[in-house]
Amino acid sequence: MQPTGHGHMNRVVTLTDVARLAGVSVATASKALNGRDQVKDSTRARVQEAAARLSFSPNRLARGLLAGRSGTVGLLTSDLEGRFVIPILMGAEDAFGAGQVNVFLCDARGDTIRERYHLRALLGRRVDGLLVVGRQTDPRPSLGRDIGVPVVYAYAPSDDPADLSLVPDNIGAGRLAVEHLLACGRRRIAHVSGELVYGAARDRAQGSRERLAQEGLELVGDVMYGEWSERWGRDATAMLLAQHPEVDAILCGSDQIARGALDTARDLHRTVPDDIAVMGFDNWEVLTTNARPELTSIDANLQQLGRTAAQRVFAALEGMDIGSGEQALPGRLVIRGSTVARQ
Amino acid sequence: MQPTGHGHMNRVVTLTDVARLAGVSVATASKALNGRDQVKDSTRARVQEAAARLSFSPNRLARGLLAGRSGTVGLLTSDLEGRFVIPILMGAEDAFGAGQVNVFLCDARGDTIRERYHLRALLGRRVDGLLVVGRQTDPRPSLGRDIGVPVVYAYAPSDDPADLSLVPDNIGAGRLAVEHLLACGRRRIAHVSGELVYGAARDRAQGSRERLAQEGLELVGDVMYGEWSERWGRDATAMLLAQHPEVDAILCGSDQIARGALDTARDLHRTVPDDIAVMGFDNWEVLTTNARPELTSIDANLQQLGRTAAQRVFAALEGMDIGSGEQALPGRLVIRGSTVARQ
DNA sequence: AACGTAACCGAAAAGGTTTTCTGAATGTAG
DNA sequence: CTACATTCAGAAAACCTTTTCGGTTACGTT
Repeated sequence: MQPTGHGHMNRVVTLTDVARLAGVSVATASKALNGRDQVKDSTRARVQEAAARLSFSPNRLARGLLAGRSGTVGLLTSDLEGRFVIPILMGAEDAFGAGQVNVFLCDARGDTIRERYHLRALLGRRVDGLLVVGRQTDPRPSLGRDIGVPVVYAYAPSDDPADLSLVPDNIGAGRLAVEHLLACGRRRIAHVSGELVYGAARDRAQGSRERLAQEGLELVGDVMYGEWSERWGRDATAMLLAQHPEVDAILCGSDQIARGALDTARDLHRTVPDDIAVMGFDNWEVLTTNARPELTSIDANLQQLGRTAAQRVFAALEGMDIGSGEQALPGRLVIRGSTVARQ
Repeated sequence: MQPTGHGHMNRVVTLTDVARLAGVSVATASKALNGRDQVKDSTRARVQEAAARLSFSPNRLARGLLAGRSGTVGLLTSDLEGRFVIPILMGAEDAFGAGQVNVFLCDARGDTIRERYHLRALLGRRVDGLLVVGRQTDPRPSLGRDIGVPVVYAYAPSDDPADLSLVPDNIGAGRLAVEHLLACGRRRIAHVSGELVYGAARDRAQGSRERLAQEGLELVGDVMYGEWSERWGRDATAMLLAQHPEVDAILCGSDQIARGALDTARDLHRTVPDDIAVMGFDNWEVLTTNARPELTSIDANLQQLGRTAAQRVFAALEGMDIGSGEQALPGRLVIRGSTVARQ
């Protein structure tokens, strides 16, 4: 036989080919391969061998057409660049892939027009469900109620309470962070955060204040809202320490801000964690594990969130009622050297 | 009409419905919607209106079954976590989405078994092409020659020269980096890089040496191979400056290493860039733009690489010959304050 | 020998769309 | 008024698989 190069051209093998080789009808071949009974064992073996020899793999388009479900889901994201979308996507792909479901990836890049375009395309492909992943925890417009397939929103909740949205529990994360700082014996805690327009920033601040209030405490100074950047972390910390030199812990709205805080603390010869404890949110490994000292942070469990969202889509496919509204998933404290001295 | 809740149940509208509403046959309806002639203008208008009213969207499974091509491609990645895969994926999704092609995303998570499993699934879905994105620039095992659809490898090349692989030009990147440092008047350049087992590390070192040799120069000391981490950047730089205090530039194998180098330089009161220039590779914005000073780096143009890879798959679909072997795509110098003093 | 029953296989329909081919109707020219 | 060309619509086949249902065979029972 001639080598066919990359051989894109050789017709793909179909069930008819297998049946012919095995000397049975397509119906029997189908039943044999799909484990139906009504097939003699010897016949089944012959068909299976034929299928293996031709390396037959059934055409899922035809199967989907017949079954009325394609075995695919659409993953509609507003921003692949976003640092938070990727772990969610990983979790979702993982959960779906474990079944027989494959994932269509669509990136709308924050553009509503493109989002609608992709939505049409996905529905044309007869996806069985949709997972919509946003880049902020602030609500986003619903895709609508008459999509025809179950939709689950992750990270960015839908603004329609009839939709199901899975979001990280930022209020709980704020509480968790303060809980830890309190456990470390800190009482004079300041909070440097990111942009005020982000719900994540406001929620984390709220959670922090709530937990402090439980102890009859308050934050030192106002929450300092700024940017989600190291630069802001450095500048804000410098201002903070000038104005309130007595603070013994800086809770930062993100790991980036915390990195900046660590840098300024070092510049001002304030030792971490003995003198001041510093912690962040997001547990972005590349930032936390390379900081000096390594950075304590709250992990939002985004991969788990993606997995859960996928499972909800699954459940809806099975006809179960998956509920609606916003469901907040808890974060997880990751303790490192910036709050607790190395043993 | 009753509100149907999320209404997953209402049967999707088919061409038959449109045809019935327009009072024509499905054949005519199809021709009308697809811009075929042999349809009177008035009839076409009637069909189009009917389709719009029912918000009909043609079943791409049926279409694909008939056409023998599904209008989908598989994107098989070995590692979604990887920092390099995401931009490539974005570029590819962008290029494909611009056409009528949708992308199946599969993450093998570095597992060969899982990769084969996903490959089977994708072929069962009758993808028209495959894009394989690896996490290192080192060669990986080919999927084989008899896949039946065109395959393009991105970032991690296939070990079979008959396959087409698109990789970043790391040797060229090394040259480019040294070129820039030379242009800044530096002559005593040291190179701190990542793990020796990475081809990327070796290639960048090779390119650097080649460009230096062109000027009759050599690197100061041996290339220091270690980890791809800030920590290693700090430690290596400390060693380097102790042993070779005369160096006037440190070329770092990654932005992370460069960040570490900057930290150590600051600790030792060596000013950047006046005293020592520092630069990295990868142009990871979160690291480069928040460094003190901001970090000069070589951007590998990964998004462009993804787009190009997608276009190659497209071209192969059109029947064009896309060639084979490794094709290296050039990087791009991004100058910031760590090599050139602010004006 | 006649019948019933179980085991097994295959024909056919279904799913939704596109394309080809045939047929009908209209218009035009002789 | 007939012959012919042209325009448009529809019937049917095709794509590939699964499932239903009817049919055949073999076997055991009376």
